[in-house]
Amino acid sequence: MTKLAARAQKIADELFRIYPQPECALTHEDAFQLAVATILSAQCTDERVNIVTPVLFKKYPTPKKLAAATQEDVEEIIKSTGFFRNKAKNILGFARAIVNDYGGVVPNELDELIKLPGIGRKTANVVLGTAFGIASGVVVDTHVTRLSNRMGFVDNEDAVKIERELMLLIPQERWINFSHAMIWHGRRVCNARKPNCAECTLAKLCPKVGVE
DNA sequence: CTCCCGATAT
DNA sequence: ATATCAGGAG
Repeated sequence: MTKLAARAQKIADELFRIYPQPECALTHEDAFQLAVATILSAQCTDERVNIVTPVLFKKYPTPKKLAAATQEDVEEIIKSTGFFRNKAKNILGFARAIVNDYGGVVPNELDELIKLPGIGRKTANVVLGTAFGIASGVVVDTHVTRLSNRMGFVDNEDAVKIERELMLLIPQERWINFSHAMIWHGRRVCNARKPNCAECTLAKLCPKVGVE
């Protein structure tokens, strides 16, 4: 095992000690709702998403009903999450594709998910990991990107490269929980503006303690 | 690569 | 005022 892999394992161990059951912060009842919530989460706090989705799913409880909604109405409901025109278009495109091409059921394969409107690799990995328990890859979002660079796992900002390197560094059985734990830590401690290194139990394993 | 975009913390 | 927030499409 390389020195980096050994340190990564220690960091993962500590992450799992701090976050024993790292769960998805986006409230949802099924794979469809999780996919929609994750589309909404782009450049937006999950807190904000969790305010909007209950309203959206109360009015449109099923993929079929959401597929029949108007662009304007969806825009109005989700407006506060930002990028609301693109997100409304993607959500409607996603809902309609699920109804028309997949019999109303969200597929559980990466290749199929990525074809769907608004679903990229990050969202697909979230849905597969959280809704289906399938470790198709490592979720690389803004938090995982930032923490992976700070912790010295990688030295670049490319999500695809980062995912590939993390998949080699972390055992597959830990991929799903590792992603969630990194995201929780990124939200609560190692945030972008003012990382709280003083209260971070990973500090002794982190090469960037106290650096900006 | 650029564009999409409102809410919030600093 | 500005950076940042569970990204994806063109």
